[in-house]
Amino acid sequence: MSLDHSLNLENTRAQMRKGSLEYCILLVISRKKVYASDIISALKHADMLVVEGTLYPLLSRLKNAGLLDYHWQESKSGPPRKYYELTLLGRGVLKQLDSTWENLQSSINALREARR
Amino acid sequence: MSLDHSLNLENTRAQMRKGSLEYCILLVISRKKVYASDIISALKHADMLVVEGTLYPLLSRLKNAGLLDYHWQESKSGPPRKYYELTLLGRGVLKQLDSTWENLQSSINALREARR
DNA sequence: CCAACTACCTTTTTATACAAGGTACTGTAT
DNA sequence: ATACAGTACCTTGTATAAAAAGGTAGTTGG
Repeated sequence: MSLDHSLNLENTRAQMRKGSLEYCILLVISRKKVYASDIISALKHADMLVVEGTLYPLLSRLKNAGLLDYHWQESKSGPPRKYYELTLLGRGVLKQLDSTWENLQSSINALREARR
Repeated sequence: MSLDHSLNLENTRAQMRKGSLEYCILLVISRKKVYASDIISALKHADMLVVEGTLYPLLSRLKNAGLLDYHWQESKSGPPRKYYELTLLGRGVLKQLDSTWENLQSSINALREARR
């Protein structure tokens, strides 16, 4: 209501987080076998909100790309869960994303320091 | 053609860069008055590719949001250029994006370190 | 005066995050 | 046994935004 501007700060912040979402998800899965809710909790804890409607299609894409694998596992309370883990390919890709992230950090921090 | 996978590494890397694009553009403009080609060069130099079709609409959005202002300036060789600079509001937003970036770095680096 | 260059901008396509809605299995209380 | 509450999975529709491609116009040099 107050803004007819087509851009707002919260949106820009969200964009920054979204960019690294895939990387973060791979990071979470690399730590241990997890199912969807685990991932959502872990990312919420790291201030990287994700919702189901975002996560499920993304997990499917990563699975189809061969970065992830899953197996069903019974739960003590509720329906069975899909536990995901990284494939060998997934670990390789993650390693490459690590350096992408490091490069991005360097680039941006260089731009930041170039200010008076 | 060669990939039936709906995901590829270069795409993911591009996504990571895209997320912070707006921030980087504001950083570049904060250093000194620049026109579109200056921004493209600066970002290319920092490994953050942008093309015209991305940049012009983004500059318009930032202008409409009141973060930027511009003035026309003659060129020695070619048509006149639009030189952009940050408004007071723009500087304020940039300051907030600085802390967004710092938080993002912390969050992701925490996830990274939590690996064995 | 015409071609090459530079600069600005728009239109179309494609990708993707999110909201919302839907299915199904489990355990608990009536 | 039946119904409902809770959890988990997934899909569909919408909006945003980057990128590709195409378009307009001013300037310089031949």
